[in-house]
Order: sequence, then C-alpha cells, then structure tokens
Amino acid sequence: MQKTETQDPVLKEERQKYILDQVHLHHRVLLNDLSEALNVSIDTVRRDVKELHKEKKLKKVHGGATSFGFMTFSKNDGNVYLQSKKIIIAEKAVSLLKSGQIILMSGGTTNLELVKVFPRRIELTVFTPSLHIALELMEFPNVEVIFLGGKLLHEAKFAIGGTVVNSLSQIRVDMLFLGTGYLDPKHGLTEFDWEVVQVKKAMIESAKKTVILSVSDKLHSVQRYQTCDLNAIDILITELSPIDAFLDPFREFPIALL
Amino acid sequence: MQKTETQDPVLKEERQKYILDQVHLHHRVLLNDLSEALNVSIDTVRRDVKELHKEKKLKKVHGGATSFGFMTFSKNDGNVYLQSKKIIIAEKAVSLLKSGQIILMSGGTTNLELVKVFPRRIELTVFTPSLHIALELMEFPNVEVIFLGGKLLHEAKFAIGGTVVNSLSQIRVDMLFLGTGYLDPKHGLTEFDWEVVQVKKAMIESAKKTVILSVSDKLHSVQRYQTCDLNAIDILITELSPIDAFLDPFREFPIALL
DNA sequence: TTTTGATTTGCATTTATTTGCTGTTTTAGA
DNA sequence: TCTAAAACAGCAAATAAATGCAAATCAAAA
Repeated sequence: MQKTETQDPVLKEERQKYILDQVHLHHRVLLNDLSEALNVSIDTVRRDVKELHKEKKLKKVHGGATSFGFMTFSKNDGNVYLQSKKIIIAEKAVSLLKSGQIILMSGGTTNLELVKVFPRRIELTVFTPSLHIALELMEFPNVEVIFLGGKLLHEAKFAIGGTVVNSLSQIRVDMLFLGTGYLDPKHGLTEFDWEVVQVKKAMIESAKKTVILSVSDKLHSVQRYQTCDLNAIDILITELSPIDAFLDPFREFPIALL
Repeated sequence: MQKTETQDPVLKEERQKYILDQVHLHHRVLLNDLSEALNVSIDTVRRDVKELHKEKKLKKVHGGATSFGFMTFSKNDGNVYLQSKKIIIAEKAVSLLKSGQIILMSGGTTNLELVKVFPRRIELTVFTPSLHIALELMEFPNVEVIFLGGKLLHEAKFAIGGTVVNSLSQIRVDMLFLGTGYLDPKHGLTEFDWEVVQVKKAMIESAKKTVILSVSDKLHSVQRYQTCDLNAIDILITELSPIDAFLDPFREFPIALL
C-alpha cells in the first residue's frame, strides 16, 4: 500500500484543528465525514472528538459533534437560595408530565428549571412564547417545540401581542405551566405588564389544566393587572410541603396543592 | 537550567532559527523533514524543538511542532480564524443598514456576528425565525424584534413550517440578510434541509433586496436542495476584497459584490 | 600546541503514544 | 419493542519520545 506522493502525515493537532474548524463552520459534523475527509479511521476521529469534548472545545453528540458556540447562557439568577427552591418545584412538576402530552409553557426561571429536569428522552409537544424556554427545550430530541411567534419583549424575552393570542386561540393543550406571576388568595394571579396578562389569559383559555409554579416568596404578592382568579387554577406547586400552614389561605379554593 | 553564553554553537542557533522560520511559514513542521533538511539526526532536532518549546517560541506536538499563531484554541473561543472572517463580513454588512428600516434575518453564525456589531442604539424592526438571532437582538433597546413562530428545528434552533411561510407572505421588508447556506455559481444558493429551503424561499419573496453573507469557504459548495439561483441575489458579502479573483465566477451575474 | 572539562551530537535501548482492528455493548430512531 | 448504527474496550503493530552512553567538538588554561 503506497501512499500518495503528497505530504500525507497529518498530525493529531492538525486533525483536531480541522475538526474544530468544521464544527464551527457547519455547526455540526458527522464522524463519518470527518473520517473520510481526513483519511483516517473513524476510531481516530472519534477519539479526537472525545478529547475535544473533554476540553470543552465542542460538544460530542451521537454520530458527530456540534459547536458549543451559543448555549452558554446558564443564567443562575445569582440567588442560590431561590435556585434550590425552584429546583424542588421543578422536581414536583415534572411528575405531572405524561409521555405524548401537549403542553404550554410560559417563561420564567422556574419554568426553566422545570425544563432542565426533564427526562432526556421525554416525548412531548410544547408550545411556548419564551425564547429561553424554547432554547432549552432544543436539547430534548423527542420534544417538538412550537414557538408562538410575535413581537418580543426585550426584558422578558417573551413574545406578546395579537399574533400570539391569535395562535393560542387555535390550539388546545393538555396542561399549562405558568412559571411567572404573583399569586394572592384575594387578588388571584397578577402581573405588572398588561400585554403579558393578555397572553396569559389566552394561555389559560387554551389549556385543560393550569399549573402554577411559584416560590413561596411570590405568594401573597399583588401586582397591577389581574390574569385570573384562583378558581381558574388547577394545581399550585411551591417548594413548601403541601401541608405547610403558609398555604392555608389557598385551601378554600378548588386548587390541588403540591 | 543555565545556558552557556558563548555564541559558539553557530550551527545550533542557525538550526533553531531555521526551525522557527519553517514553523512560522508553514504553521507546522515534521521532525523528520527538519532532520532531513538540516542534515542532522532526528534526536538533535527533537532536542532543539524541546528547547524552543520551553522558550515558548513554538508548540511541540507529537511528531513535530506548530506555530502558536494559528493554533489559537485557547478557550471556548472557537475558531478565531473563521470568526475574524465573519467579523469582516459583519462590518461590511452593517454599513447597509439605515435607521428605521424593516429587515429580515435568517440564522447562522455570520448573521449572529452581524447583530453583534450593530450600533448600540440603532433603530430597526427585525423579523427572524432564528432563536439565537432573536435572543441577541434583545440587547438592542431600539430594535423591535418580531419572532416568526413555528415548529423549531432542533439543531438549527430555527422555526420552519407553514406558520412561518404564512407569516412571511404577509410582510414586506426592505432587506433580507441570509447568513447561512452554500453558494455556487452554477447551482445558486443551496441547503441540505428541505424545510429550511421553503422558509428561505418565502423570505426572499418578502424582501426588496436580498443580501448573502458568506465566508469564502462556503462558496463553491453545493447541497441537495436549491433555495434560489444567483439572479435572485442582490448583494454578496464575503471577507475577501470585491476584486479578488476567487469571486470571478460570480461577476457574470447581476450581483453587487462587497 | 596540548590538555582538560563541558557541551553537543548520534546511536541503541527502553518507554510511551498513536492508530486501526476486533468483538461487544449501548444507543437512537423507527 | 426492535434493528442498524454508533460507541466502547481491549489488543497489537507502528511510530515517536525519552534515556543512557560514548564519540566528537570546542573553549579555555597550561
């Protein structure tokens, strides 16, 4: 087996650089293509990708590799205390999910935590007007994500407006997870942004069941605009035990406490 | 540790200078080649490279040595080389923007670079089906962002499907920036995903002017599905000079080269 | 010039790395 | 659930690096 006359010896470093180039250029590469292009065995390429993965230069996926480029927003909202509360809530909420369901998710960091504890292979269809939620959901191969498009709110990264409301009027989902907002026994669910309220109202209309995820810090808080009263809510999940006295004011409503 | 300051080993210094020259010239060298070229044993060359490595003059790798300049995988930084090309493109593209315009942006890292060089207070209305672009645009307070919602492609984080095409049919924008895809004089703009092609076709329909942003590496590449031929394109921006001979094949079309 | 000591160089041996191949286990996607 | 593809682990051959040693080279002193 005589090799070609041109300089064949490709150094390992060069290979890895080429792989990184390709990953960044195409955002995704297949091991087979790399193997062919570099004229080495697939094992070698696989080992290279494994190394680069360990070095955090790219992301190894089944069959190839993808760029890390974007997904670097792991926004801890700084507050570890709140963060852990939200994880507790997320763990409770995820147990409500059944394979094949069609769900609707608002935005908010609590909902984001919920997505993060999704089982890797969960099968769902998720509608959402939140950029962050949508982006995080991209990680789950069996989750079909439909973004409810519209004008985006700059701070919340959340779509609002007639387009969204209109789209919502055309769908019917099994469950809605509302991750933001302020809850109070007397005033119900409230918001400070009127446009967001319109969207949330439409969400509640579209859902068979409405689940509120809220850290206890946000209970007994009231904002300017009302989204709905407590009768529209089916399940309330907090980080507290369901029998915690702090939740007593909510027991007179037909709400399941989790 | 300590070295003799007698500049007697003329041969040795010459050798090391030659090695550095070669490294800088070709980005990499093989110990075997150096050994042959300098007419010394491989051990000697190896020892030289070892020294130069210690002095941080080059990078010793298995089988040879490489220049520091091009081996810039320092951190999560990705490919500085391609990155810088994209920034050049972005700088050219941003000059096309006028305040108050309504524009349309596809996805892709080049478009992402374009967003990053937007003037902080630019006033625009931007339609996009790309999660990453939308997210990045949130940083600009005077940019109104309208997300073209729909089913999201997992890898590309890009909305596709009838909803997107339908929304596009209802709008008319001043300028479209297509940041992804493969361009070839004969086959025009091509993609590997049929759904993406449908969306891009609709985008081109909606735009008064179509601008393609592409690193030269992606020119003369062809994928399975055609988005449009070159006549549909108004402006092509690459990192090359507009008079670069590499672009000659495109000059017979009514495309402005930038 | 010769001697002495340090350095450099080439060679042989040992050690480590790389790479392709095998067979087995795991995974993704239908 | 099932099946083909991909990942993995272990092995052996090839290649590169490190090590020890002796010969060659050179600087400086006698």
